[in-house]
Amino acid sequence: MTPDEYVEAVLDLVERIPPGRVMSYGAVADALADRSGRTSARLVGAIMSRHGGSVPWHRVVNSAGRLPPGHEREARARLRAEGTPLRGERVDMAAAGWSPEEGM
DNA sequence: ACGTTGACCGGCG
DNA sequence: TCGCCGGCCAACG
Repeated sequence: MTPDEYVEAVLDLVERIPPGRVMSYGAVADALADRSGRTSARLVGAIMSRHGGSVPWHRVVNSAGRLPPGHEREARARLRAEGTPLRGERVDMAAAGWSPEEGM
């Protein structure tokens, strides 16, 4: 799996996250944990930062449910609009957390 | 080649 | 939960 393909895989998965649900960077990394062993949440964060513009990036938050630095406003507005369970300034991970298995 | 920098994470106090 | 720390790994200067 080349770096480019990995980026594709990340974006594809993010596109499958249903409205109102979210995944953490680490969860995305784990879900894509494959034979090549790449499971870096930090790498997923970097990818979203650079290529997130084309996918529902607001549905990916950190493990504490905190929104991406610098984009809190935009993310909150979108999440609120699609009914994502929120607890103050963050996402209620227990209630909104989603995994690929659920969507099949 | 090398140090620094992140849209990160789990462990510990 | 918060803060600090060490591990993580590609991108950048």
